[in-house]
Order: sequence, then structure tokens, then C-alpha cells
Amino acid sequence: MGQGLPVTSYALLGLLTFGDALTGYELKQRADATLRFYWVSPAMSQVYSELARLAEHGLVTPSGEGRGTTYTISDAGREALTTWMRESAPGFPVLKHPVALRLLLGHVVDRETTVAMLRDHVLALEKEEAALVEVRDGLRGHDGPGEIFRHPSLVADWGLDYFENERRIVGDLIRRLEDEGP
Amino acid sequence: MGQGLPVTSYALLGLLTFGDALTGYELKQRADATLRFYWVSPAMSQVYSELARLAEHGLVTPSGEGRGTTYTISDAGREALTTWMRESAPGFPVLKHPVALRLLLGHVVDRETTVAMLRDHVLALEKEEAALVEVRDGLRGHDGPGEIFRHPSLVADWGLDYFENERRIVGDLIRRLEDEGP
DNA sequence: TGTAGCATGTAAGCCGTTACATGATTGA
DNA sequence: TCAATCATGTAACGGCTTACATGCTACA
Repeated sequence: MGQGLPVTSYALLGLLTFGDALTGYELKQRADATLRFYWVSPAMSQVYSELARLAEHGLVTPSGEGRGTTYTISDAGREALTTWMRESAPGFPVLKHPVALRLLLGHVVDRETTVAMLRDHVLALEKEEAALVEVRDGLRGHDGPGEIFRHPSLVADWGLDYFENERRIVGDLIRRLEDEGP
Repeated sequence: MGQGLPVTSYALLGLLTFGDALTGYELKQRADATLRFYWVSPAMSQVYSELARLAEHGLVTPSGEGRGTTYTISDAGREALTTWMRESAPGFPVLKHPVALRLLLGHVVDRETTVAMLRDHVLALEKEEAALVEVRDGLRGHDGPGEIFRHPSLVADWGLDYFENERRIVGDLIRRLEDEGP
């Protein structure tokens, strides 16, 4: 690991590479808008403690004191981020999927309970997908090759495809469960 | 939360509903074989401490002392699990996807680095998929409607579909990146 | 004037991992 | 007999969340 920092630190640091200075509050909003789909939504308190740590390491530069302090990535920060991206392996995704977990244990409840859960999941997927569509739309105009939001837009497309596919699979699973005898 | 226990406790408890008595060691293996695809692979040490906690709550029944102790789910355990499944909401999946995260930040490294990472991810997906295929094959013969491995097989199919789809998407992303000018 | 959003933290605590420690059993 | 696997834990620690605490600013 580049510096022994947790991945979330680099993730937050990375959100500062899009050209602007952010307060902790704004950084949290950006994380909620984008990062939460592929990583996590860190708690407010964690955003502040991470920013403090990044500043200690000289990877971000605070501007102003007390209320309204904004942070920009420093040259050292940019270098640390690049090194981390190049020299360390990403590792395989970890999925914490409570719906799949409960489906796995479907034999301990009745079928209706399982089917209802899957239906709810489809609704939740549709909501999340709508939120991601909005994010993706917000990138339009700066998402061409070489433009600043190129990669975020690729990831958004990836996420949308994932949601779409999951909706389809879960729909199939519901049908398979319902086609079984009583 | 049914009892205030973490989800992983219920997950491990759930792995004991398939009709057999397991040692901590065997439970860990079962978790590695199935749970790790949709939830987590708890560390050995955690398996033992979770089993101790479940036993304290009377949700599992240990048989034998010291080395070779096996655990079975108790009636109370079965009831706690069912209640948890019925009364609590699953919540939305959380994905920790380091590859997507790094793709999001693709503008801080050169394209070759990103493409190489995506190619490696495809290879990793193929390996994981192969492992899941073996798991799924092991369920054959007991995976019909009403049979004990019915739900595990549904989840395995879900996982296989997910892997297949992700391979396809990532392949598309690689092509999109390569089609861009230098 | 009061409430929603902006803004920033501290403290406690749980979940889970890594590192460490120990010993029995099985098979090459 | 030596290594791999089976088997079971303890201790330390890090990451992250929840709960709590504080106060400003904009606007209805």
C-alpha cells in the first residue's frame, strides 16, 4: 500500500482531483453522489478525520481557518495518489448483498416472504438507478475522450448496466420461484 | 435487528440450517465456499468468537468439549433466524469495488495502466466464476423445488449471471478506452 | 422567528482483520 | 519424521458508525 493509508483515504483524495477546492461538507456530498455506488459513503465525522489525516501527511492543503475551510490536493497528494494507483493491486470487489444472503436462506421462511423481499429489491434498484441516471446526466458535456468527466462517465455507465442486469436477474428469480408448485 | 446481532452472526447461523453439525473450522470452509460471494469471508478467529456468542445466546448447541466440538442450530436459533428474516429489512447491497474506484480516477494515470488493470480484473472474474461454477455443480441433485439446496442454487445462478455480465461490461469498457485517440 | 441546511468536530464502541500462539492428526 | 492440514483460540488494532454537541446562515 503506497503509504499505508486505507483505500477510503485515497478515494476521498481522488475526489479532489477534479479541479476544485471543497469543504468537508461538500466533499461528503460528492462522495454521496458518486462514491457511494462503487465504494462507500463515509460518515460525516470520518470525512473530517480523513481530511485532518491527509493534511497531516501533506497530501491536501487547507485554505482558511475554522468555518468554511476548503481543501485542495497538493502536489505530494497527487503523487501519492498516482503511485498508489500504479504500484498497488486493486484487489477483488467485495459485495455485501443482504438480499442474496437472505435468498440463500430462503428455506427457513415461506415463499411469499422471499418473493416479497425480491420485489422490494427491484423497487430499490429502480430508485438507485434513477439516482445514478441523474449523476450521469450531470456529467454530460464534459464526458468525451480527454475531458475531465470521461472516467466518471464510464463508471456511471458501468453502474447503470449493473443495475439493469440485476433488475433482470431478480425478475427471473421471482418468476422461477413463482412457477414452483405451492 | 431481531436481536441486535450483526448480520454476519445470522449469516453463520444460517449456514447451520442445512442439516448438519459443524466444527468452527468446517463452518469457516462453508463460508469460504458460498458466503464469500455475497457477503464476506469472516476470519477464522471471528468464526470462533461468533460461535461462542451464538452459544451464549442459546442459538447454537455445542456437542463435545475442546477439540472437535461441533455446533448445531437450536430451536431458539431457528426461531431467531426466522424472525430476523421476516421482521427486519435487508437493506441495499454495499459494493466495495476497487476497480471501479480506480477507473473513476483514471485521469491521474496513463491509459495503459487503466486498461491493464481492467484486463487483470477480467482474469480475476474468470477465476472467481470458475470457483462458483464448482460450488454450483456441487449442489446438483439436491437443487430442485423443495429440495435443500434449492435456494443456494438460485443464488449461485445469480452470482454466475453477475460475473458473466461484469466480464462483458468490462470488455466493452476496455474497447471504449482503446478506441480513443492516443 | 424558526426551521432547514451548512459546517465542524469529539467520544464511545462495535465489527472485523492481522499477528501471534498452540497443539493434534494424517499422510508422504 | 516432517509437512500439511485440522483445530482453537487470544490480543492488539484499525476502520467506520452512531450518538452527541455546537453554532452559523439563509429563507419562508
